[in-house]
Amino acid sequence: MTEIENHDPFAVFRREAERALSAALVEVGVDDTEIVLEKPPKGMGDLGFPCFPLAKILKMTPNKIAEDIASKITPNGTIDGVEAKGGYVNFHVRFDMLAKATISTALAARERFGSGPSKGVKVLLEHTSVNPTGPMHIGRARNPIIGDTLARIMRLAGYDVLTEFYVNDVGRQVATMTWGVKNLTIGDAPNGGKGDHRFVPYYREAHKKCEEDPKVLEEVNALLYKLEHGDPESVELNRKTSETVLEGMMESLRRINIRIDGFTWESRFVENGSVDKVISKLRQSEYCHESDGAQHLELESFGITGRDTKWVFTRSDGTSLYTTRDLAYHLDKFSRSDVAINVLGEDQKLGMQQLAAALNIIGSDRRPEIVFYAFVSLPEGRMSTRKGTVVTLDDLMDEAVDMAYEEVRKRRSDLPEERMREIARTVGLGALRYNIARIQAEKQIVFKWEEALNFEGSSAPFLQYAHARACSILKKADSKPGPASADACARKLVNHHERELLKLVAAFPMVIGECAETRRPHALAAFTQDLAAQFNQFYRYVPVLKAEGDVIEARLALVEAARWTLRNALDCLGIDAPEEM
RNA sequence: GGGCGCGUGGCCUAGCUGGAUAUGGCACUUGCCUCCUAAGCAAGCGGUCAAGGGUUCGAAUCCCUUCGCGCCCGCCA
Repeated sequence: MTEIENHDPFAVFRREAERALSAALVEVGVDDTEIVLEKPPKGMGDLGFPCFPLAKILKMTPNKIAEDIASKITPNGTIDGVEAKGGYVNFHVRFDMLAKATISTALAARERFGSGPSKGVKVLLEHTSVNPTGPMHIGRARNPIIGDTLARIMRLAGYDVLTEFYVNDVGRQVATMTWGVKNLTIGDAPNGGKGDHRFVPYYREAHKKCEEDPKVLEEVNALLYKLEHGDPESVELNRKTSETVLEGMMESLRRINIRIDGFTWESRFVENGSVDKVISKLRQSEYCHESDGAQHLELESFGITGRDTKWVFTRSDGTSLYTTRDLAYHLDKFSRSDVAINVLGEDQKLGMQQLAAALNIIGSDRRPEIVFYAFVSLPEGRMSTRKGTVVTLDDLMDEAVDMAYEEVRKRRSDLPEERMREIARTVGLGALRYNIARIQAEKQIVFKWEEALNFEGSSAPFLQYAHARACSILKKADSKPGPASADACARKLVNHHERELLKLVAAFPMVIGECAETRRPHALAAFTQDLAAQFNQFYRYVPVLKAEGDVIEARLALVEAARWTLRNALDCLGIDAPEEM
């Protein structure tokens, strides 16, 4: 067995179908068609080959072609049957072989089930990277959830993934906050002493003073200048305030199972001279222009349109701008990775287009891959700090856990208090992550409490419940299933519910691969929902512990395989899989 | 004014490299706990896939136009 087969039981069947098809296609007189296999609607087989594109070439009806092809394929290996239907050639998998391969790999691989072979590709995945000036709100929370989920999926799929947070410690916002911390005296901040909440009043007040008092603005500008020119005292103070806020934000993220591997401080690129290098390269380009001492690139010929096609990269005082430093950062990321992925809000689209043009101009052939997401708004509209309409991630998490606790108490008051709290945390925070992860990134989300805290239907608790039920069966079983049960599965799993469940388990590695390749984590949420639903049907209609003879062994093995699949899928989604709830 | 994205039953959503009866959930109606956890299962209700045109044997999917929503077009980050 090859590495791929070892991890993806369905792939063997797919390859055999492709091989059989290409042989049959040559026989009917087609030899250079790309073979695409689809998933037929249920009940029509396991893989389908559409013959419609061939109709023109062969001057026959798709139906006739499908029949011709089907008649030329003799089922063998993992192919159990081939039939022509509605212009498709449908392949049925040989269930016993699929079952054997699936169960033996799943129960041997366990927490690695679903993994693809190591790709030897270094991925640097930058996500979150918000300004360290205050607590994260739910609009921003979409970024770490998408980023972390994608990172987990890609790791399982076989990539070497490093996640990174780019800390903006030289910008105006942070400088304003630092000025406030240094010069203002303000009473206790809300939310105790948590780092990301602590300096918010200072930032607000300093910001207000900047707008009212030109002298304050001047001081902030002076601080900004000092920061950019590496004044040790200013840099130190700035770093300390940023770190404090950052630590608070990370504390919040850890609650939803998000840990970031590395932090890169923006000031580094100013200090190590790489920004200057970028600037001098840009200045040499034919696209560079100057006005009032500030320099910009004219990017119209790069397809950038709008009111202004200028891209300014130095201020008139010679200091760099965020985007200039971002350019240096990207060169740095490219030097450390094979693939650089950014998770960014859709407001960054133009900026990234400009960045790509600038990379072109300075002669880099690398580009970041970008996953853009639309913002989360409230039913009343956009979240606004000024109007006080923001919902912070901390508030949402607290509320989710509280709501979950009420539900746990309703259902499981038999459990000790501590255990109920633990389940509430798992369920509440899981529900929150799932609710954001399940939606495709480009789609706007209108935040509604009742939806975010829904614990039924398409929600994390639904998935967790299926997992808990599987655990419950296994706990009560006399024997523990292992890879050796694969033979029993091949012989004894005969009914519809068992087979459909097994097929979903078998498809898991393929799904992980697809989600990783397309960089679309939400597709995993949909799959996991299907898997849990299928498990719940199985649970309802197929008794495991009351089965007889070696049927019990087969079913236990299937439950164990489904349990690992659920667990691993939930793990990719960053959701804890409780053993009871 | 220009660019990018989104628009799928009352609400949320999958499908979007064209293909077989458009996926699930919420809500609503109705059944199912002497049987491994009812955060579950089953049945029902509900769709001109924003509108119009085009390409095609075939369009939710591709192209054009229009409408609606979001985001952007700073010597901010």
